[in-house]
Amino acid sequence: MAISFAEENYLKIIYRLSESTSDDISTNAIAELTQNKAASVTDMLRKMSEKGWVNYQKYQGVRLSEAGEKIALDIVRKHRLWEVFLVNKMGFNWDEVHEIAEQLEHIESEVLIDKLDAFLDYPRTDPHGDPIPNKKGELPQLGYIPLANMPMGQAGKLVGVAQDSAVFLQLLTKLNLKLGANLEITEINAFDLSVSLRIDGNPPVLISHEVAKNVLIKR
Amino acid sequence: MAISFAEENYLKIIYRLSESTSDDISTNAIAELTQNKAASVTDMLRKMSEKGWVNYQKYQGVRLSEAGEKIALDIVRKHRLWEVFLVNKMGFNWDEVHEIAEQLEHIESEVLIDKLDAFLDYPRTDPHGDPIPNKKGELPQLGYIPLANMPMGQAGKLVGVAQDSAVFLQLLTKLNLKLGANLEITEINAFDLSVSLRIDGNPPVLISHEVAKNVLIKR
DNA sequence: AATAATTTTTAGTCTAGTCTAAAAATTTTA
DNA sequence: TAAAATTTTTAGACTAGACTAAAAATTATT
Repeated sequence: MAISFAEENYLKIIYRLSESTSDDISTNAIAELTQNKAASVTDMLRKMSEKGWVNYQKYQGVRLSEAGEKIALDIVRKHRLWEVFLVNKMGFNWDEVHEIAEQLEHIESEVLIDKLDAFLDYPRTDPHGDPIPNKKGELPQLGYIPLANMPMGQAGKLVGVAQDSAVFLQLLTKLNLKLGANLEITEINAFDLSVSLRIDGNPPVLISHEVAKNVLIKR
Repeated sequence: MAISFAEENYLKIIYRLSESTSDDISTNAIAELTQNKAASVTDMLRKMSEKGWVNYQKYQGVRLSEAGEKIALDIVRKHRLWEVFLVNKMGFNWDEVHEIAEQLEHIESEVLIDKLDAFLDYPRTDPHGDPIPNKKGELPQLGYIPLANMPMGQAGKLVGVAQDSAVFLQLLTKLNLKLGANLEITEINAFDLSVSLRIDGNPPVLISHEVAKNVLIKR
């Protein structure tokens, strides 16, 4: 069964939303990310449910079926590999590649992606530190994730940093963020993605998304 | 004015057809290449004419406007650059890349194409010997074209080859195809694209498309 | 030049994917 | 727990881009 551009986008977005919650995904959340109206989303969910890609109950939200997750992981794999290509080979900065990768992720050719993977030397993460699924849809066990990718309410230990510029490390020191510190996210602000963080049980402090992306956590 | 995937395809195909004739392009010719019905083509030509991309007169065929040609050349540029990428960097054979390039040519990012051009070291031709337009839409003056790209009925002089394998050059010798020979195409067979060729005024001989692609001609 | 064959266009229909407005269900608040 | 607010769905409409069938124009053939 052929899949359309639009359907691929929906699956990818449901996957992204599922990464940071175990709840069912709401129509409105999908509408916001796809830039469509809720009514359009409802319609699409009904259709995708018939195709067996999602499990959808009216008014109760949606989650990916096994088949849907397989497709979503394939799109995520393509997206992230293309991002590596754009940054490592084409000289883009990591913050310039998202929109282009959004287009490239829909290119259909398994053998191209295999060759690209080899050409890039089988990267395990994209330029933002996100893991790249293998062609079976398995995520590499990195043993850590960027703090910015940790779902709200969860806790973990600081095990590394993704940057070692002096200014960044000085800031960590100032914030009392050191290796081994116990971190718990208490709030994520939708506006700028800044994060309220409880460090070793102390009252929460606010850190920017920029910092959160470069702090690596083991759950 | 945003351009759709479908519109880009029509423009590209009209451009391709225009390369080998100075006549107006017929509805049926376009229908065949786009794999659409003639009625659909008529409809699209009317719309694209309104947008100023083609000059179209009912029943009289169509040709690209200056604006339309600009867009077409940009798509051709992208298509051919991606083909070079696929062959030179990804290790595809030159006969495996067309469908993938058909998809990649619609990726929208001027800066990506500039970077790709540089990454590939500013190639002047694609893996089939076709010239790659520069970003202004100018075609490089190569002084030659592959025999396979020469329109029927036209004549030219053999000025080079695009391959130097021993078996290929031996075949040329056997066919009496030498540098400076005067060549005239008398027939192109739609089935396998093989070419009937008059060499220095002698009775025509048949050569394969494979050979014709590797023989370079100056008109 | 009249007729036949071919090509092209018109007219009307269909689907995917979107929308708005209104109705229904769920969740929050008093 | 009833009313209010919010979320979600339904119903109906729209557009792009395709289609089929029939009509009209052009081209080829006697």
